[in-house]
Amino acid sequence: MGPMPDPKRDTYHHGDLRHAIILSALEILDADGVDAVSIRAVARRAGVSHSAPANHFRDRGALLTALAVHLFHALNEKIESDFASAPSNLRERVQSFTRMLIDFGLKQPNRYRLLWRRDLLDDTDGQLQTEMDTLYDRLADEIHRVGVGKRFDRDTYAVALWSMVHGYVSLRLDGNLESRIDPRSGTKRQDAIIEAFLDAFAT
Amino acid sequence: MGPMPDPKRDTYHHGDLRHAIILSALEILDADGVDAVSIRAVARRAGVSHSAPANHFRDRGALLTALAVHLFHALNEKIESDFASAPSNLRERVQSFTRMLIDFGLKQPNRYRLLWRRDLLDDTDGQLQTEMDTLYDRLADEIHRVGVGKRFDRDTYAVALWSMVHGYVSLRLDGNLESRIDPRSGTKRQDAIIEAFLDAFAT
DNA sequence: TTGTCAATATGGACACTGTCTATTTACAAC
DNA sequence: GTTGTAAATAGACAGTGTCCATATTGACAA
Repeated sequence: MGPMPDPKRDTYHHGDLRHAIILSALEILDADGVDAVSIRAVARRAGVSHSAPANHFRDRGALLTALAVHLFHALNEKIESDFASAPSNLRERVQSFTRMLIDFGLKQPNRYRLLWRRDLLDDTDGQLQTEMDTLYDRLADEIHRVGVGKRFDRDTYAVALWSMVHGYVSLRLDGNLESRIDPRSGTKRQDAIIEAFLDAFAT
Repeated sequence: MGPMPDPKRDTYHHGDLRHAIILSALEILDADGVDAVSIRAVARRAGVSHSAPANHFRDRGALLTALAVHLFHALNEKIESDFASAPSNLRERVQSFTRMLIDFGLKQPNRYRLLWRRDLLDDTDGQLQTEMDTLYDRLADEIHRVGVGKRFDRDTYAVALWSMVHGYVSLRLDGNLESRIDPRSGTKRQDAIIEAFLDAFAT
């Protein structure tokens, strides 16, 4: 009804509000966590009315899902580009992969956490599924290439590694675990558990 | 102001509202997940005014923390009692322990999830810390008794197992993983990853 | 140039929520 | 009995997601 109350904009239509909203949401996510990412807060930061986002996102879930897709995509691209200059050693490739995931989680807690908050995201979103599958397939591929034991199915080893990585990051982010150097090997604990895993499972 | 609007109660004071609130909260948690556990919803179910719980719980975080303590305590007690009739074989003890944790998580998703929602709980609560430590110490104790490799610190193996268990349950609950039988060994996947872990790390 | 229509943006409204406040009730200790 | 305290009450406030009617814009057809 009222004409353009926002000083930062001289046109009624924003132009690329969808993108602007995602960026605003990301800033709020980084700063104050996912709980602070409300539609109204994002709209305020983007300088639009509280109901403008509804034109681009059905509800809060759709907004968070789009944000998650954005983050997954960036992560997958980074992994892909880092692997372009591929490490030679297959074990090092796995270590490199898991280190990327763990570092991402530890350095960007709010981003990492959002990626797995299925309760907040839209399970039926195709893009989200695609990005998640891409990440998982990459992990499974690397662990399979390095070779695993014969007692169990190949997927079992992939699931075991995936579980360990995700569980470790989750426990660290929740404050249930401290950053430590493994006193016997002198390596970081997050590297040690992966190394121990490879020691054990890799052929 | 108004005198006793609740038909289910004939005394102004409830008697043991604190306990009743925790039970109501648990029912709502089981039925609709933690998001549905609002102070007002719990109060409604307990048949008291929306602000009655404030006399027993500072805020929603305190309520959820008390609920988590309740659940942790019950879990720890069950584990302790199950271990009274202790399995003889040390490896079986570990398998028994992790199976209890994993089964608990898979059968009571909302309860399990709450236990690790540090963002919703009060980190500074002493009881909560105690219960969590009890659980972790039990796990670490069992994995240490079974014996682990020598390349890394003992805690590294405990953290690795803990991470794997927690990660597996988390992934399953989030729908990122399906219940499967390991086709090579014929055992459940959740048993297979633990068995593989023990194969590898245990001396 | 004009008209129409869909997309986009606006603000008001509603039912929730957590939390704060003042007030009432009940009980226990003096 | 009086008094004090714990435990309950209703009311209020700001914030939320979401729905709704309305206003604005730009593009495309006539």
